[in-house]
Amino acid sequence: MLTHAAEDYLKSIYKLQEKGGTVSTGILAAYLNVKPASATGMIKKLKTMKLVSHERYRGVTLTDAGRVIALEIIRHHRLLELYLFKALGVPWDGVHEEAEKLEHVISEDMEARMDEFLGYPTADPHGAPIPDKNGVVTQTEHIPMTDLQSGQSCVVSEVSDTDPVLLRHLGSFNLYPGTAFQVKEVAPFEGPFTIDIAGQQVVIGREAAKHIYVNNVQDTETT
Amino acid sequence: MLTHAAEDYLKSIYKLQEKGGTVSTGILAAYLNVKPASATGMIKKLKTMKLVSHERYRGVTLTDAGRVIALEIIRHHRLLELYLFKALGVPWDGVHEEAEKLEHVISEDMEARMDEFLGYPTADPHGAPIPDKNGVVTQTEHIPMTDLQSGQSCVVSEVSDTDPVLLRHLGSFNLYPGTAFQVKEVAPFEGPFTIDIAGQQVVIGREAAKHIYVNNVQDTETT
DNA sequence: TGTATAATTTAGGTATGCCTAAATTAATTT
DNA sequence: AAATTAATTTAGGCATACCTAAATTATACA
Repeated sequence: MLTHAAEDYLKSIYKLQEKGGTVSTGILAAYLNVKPASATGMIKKLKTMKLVSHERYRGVTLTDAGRVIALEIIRHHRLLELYLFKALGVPWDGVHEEAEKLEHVISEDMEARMDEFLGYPTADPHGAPIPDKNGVVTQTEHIPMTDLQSGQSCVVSEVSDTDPVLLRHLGSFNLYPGTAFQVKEVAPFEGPFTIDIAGQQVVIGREAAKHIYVNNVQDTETT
Repeated sequence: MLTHAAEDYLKSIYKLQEKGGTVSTGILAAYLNVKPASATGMIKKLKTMKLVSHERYRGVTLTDAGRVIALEIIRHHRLLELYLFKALGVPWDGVHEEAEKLEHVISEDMEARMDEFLGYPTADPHGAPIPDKNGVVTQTEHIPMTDLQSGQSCVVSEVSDTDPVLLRHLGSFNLYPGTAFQVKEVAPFEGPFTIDIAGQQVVIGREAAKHIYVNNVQDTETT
């Protein structure tokens, strides 16, 4: 069995790989709130376990074995988030922190039981895909909200799960995955978005918009 | 925050204190599957935190602060056992192991939500009392099954939760807390018990009987 | 009461996973 | 291409929590 720390490293490498390019020691360390030297140490250990590939000064990549474990942990995390949300009524801004601790600790049996209870779901409360038990991820197509133009309408597909303050803020506007809205105005010079959600006019700042993803984008007339 | 290991020590000291007499380093170590020297080390640490009292070669006792933490962990454990049993259908011989890991990790919020979901229960699936959120334990009166005489009938009140094999065995006879049975025969020389559960004749060995507690004992006629 | 036995504690070692500071390697600038 | 700057790695330390082996203290018996 792996340590919790090792699992966190694998999970983080996976997520950083998803976002783009190479995962450097520094980026990984920053992501994990750890010093680069510490990341180097763990990378070495993971390399001897053949869970990552690593060439000095070149960055890390998950091996197939490493990716399997990363996806297993991510599956735990997202199933737990959805379970806590649906079964215990934990608010969506609280599920991440709780799942972060539980993900390392639950058995395969408990994973299977939550999965069944939830009806084999494919997305967590923030819209992130839940890998299936074979590690297959089905990510729905989506674009960052910051790519939207005035007059376009769309449906929220995903919101990043880490910041409770942001999540409470978005929740207060009903901005959950599945919610439709129309862009009324995009203020110039990287300014905020004014959007229409079910008739309500809401202003969403740039920083918040960067954490929101949408799909079903359609060009509509602004009235 | 305490480490998981420290919490386990406090919990174990509490349980051993309950069972009777002084908790020696050796007994504590054996209970935790750890060498006496390791127990000495942890006891020292807990002493500096004022969670236990300890005089060299004299054994340990929980302080008030230590008992509060021990009961908090025991509450987590037993609430989790019952929650896993009722909400996720984990069999009663599996809940202990799972709860053992989760008890150190859940938040007070999750504790409260499970408590509410379960309707503020007072006993776990093995009949052990769940301390309330103020640390008040209401233990029902009960006696070990080994004290029963032929002809007596009673109701199972508690079964120790640690051994899955025993629990599956007892479960196969429906020997859960709340189940009534009558002692048909107690074989001489510390022999097994023959009991009647809902018309079924079942033989329970001494070793198993030591792990079973009963109440509502009544002298009845053997037919 | 002295000595053997048993329990406990001390001393020193291992592994994990973090840290800081120094050394090394790579990349960028002129 | 040399020198500065930035990233990474090595080296050495700290805390937790376990271990074994040796020393100590208490208890029991003869």
